[in-house]
Amino acid sequence: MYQKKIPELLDCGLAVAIKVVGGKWKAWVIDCIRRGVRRPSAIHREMQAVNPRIVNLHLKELEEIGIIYKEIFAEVPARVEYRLTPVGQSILPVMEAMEQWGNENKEYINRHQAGYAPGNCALLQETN
Amino acid sequence: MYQKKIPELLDCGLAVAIKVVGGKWKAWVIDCIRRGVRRPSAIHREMQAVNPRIVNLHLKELEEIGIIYKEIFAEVPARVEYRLTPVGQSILPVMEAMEQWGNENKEYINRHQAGYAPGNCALLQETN
DNA sequence: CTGGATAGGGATAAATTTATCCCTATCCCT
DNA sequence: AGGGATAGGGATAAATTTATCCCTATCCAG
Repeated sequence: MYQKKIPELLDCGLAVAIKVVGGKWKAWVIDCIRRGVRRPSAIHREMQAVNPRIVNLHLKELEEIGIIYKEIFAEVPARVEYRLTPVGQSILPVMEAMEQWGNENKEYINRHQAGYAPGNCALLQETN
Repeated sequence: MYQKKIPELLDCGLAVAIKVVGGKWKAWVIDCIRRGVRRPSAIHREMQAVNPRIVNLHLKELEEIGIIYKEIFAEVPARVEYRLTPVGQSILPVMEAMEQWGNENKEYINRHQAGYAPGNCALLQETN
């Protein structure tokens, strides 16, 4: 794991929130788990576009900061499930607010910046 | 300016929101302007800890995506002021939600992760 | 025994963001 | 003439995050 050389500033609430949802794919991971896609393999399947190694890193970090927790079932083919902690659940409304604002304004933002490249991101689309 | 090699995915609202407030200091810049600290030199003075070059980059990007706009006064010592666009103002409640969540949970988050280093970040502290 | 699914991580490279250093240019004040 | 404030950016390095590749290990089905 990478050791930071510049200490993080997590005194500011906004910085803390960004640490949780600011990674390139972390919000997607959280959304998977929220919707019940709990097993690593299932998350990997849903997030085809993302390297599983990266997803694992996000899972580990989200677990370390207490957003998700891991249950390891002592079953035959070793089953693992991730779930949201209470704190993890408490950030969902914030994510929805971000998602909603973004959806309302993405055309505007994209219009104003150069280098827009269309892509696919089903993240949080079925939030309801 | 750095040219992206991997195209951005801005189809997802959350990704758009993170583009706006996700940078290391962007939220602080937005908060300065929101509070009336509008001139580049004033922003630099408030954000002592941050290299002015970086602040300028953030200002430029926020302007390019239409969150802030620049007014250049044809005055004697060339005055510049940044202000929030309507869309820029519309993200303030989202930022406040993030800030509030973070403040409520930062001890928890910090407790759960190793490598916590205290720091100072007055960002959005006087939001009211 | 071979193949596929499960969960996970080391080593390394690439991409991106932040940071540092230093330079231009105008104007005002002394 | 020199110093400081204003606004801004080039060149480059450092830090950090993402991406790729490939390996271990267990179990089950055929």
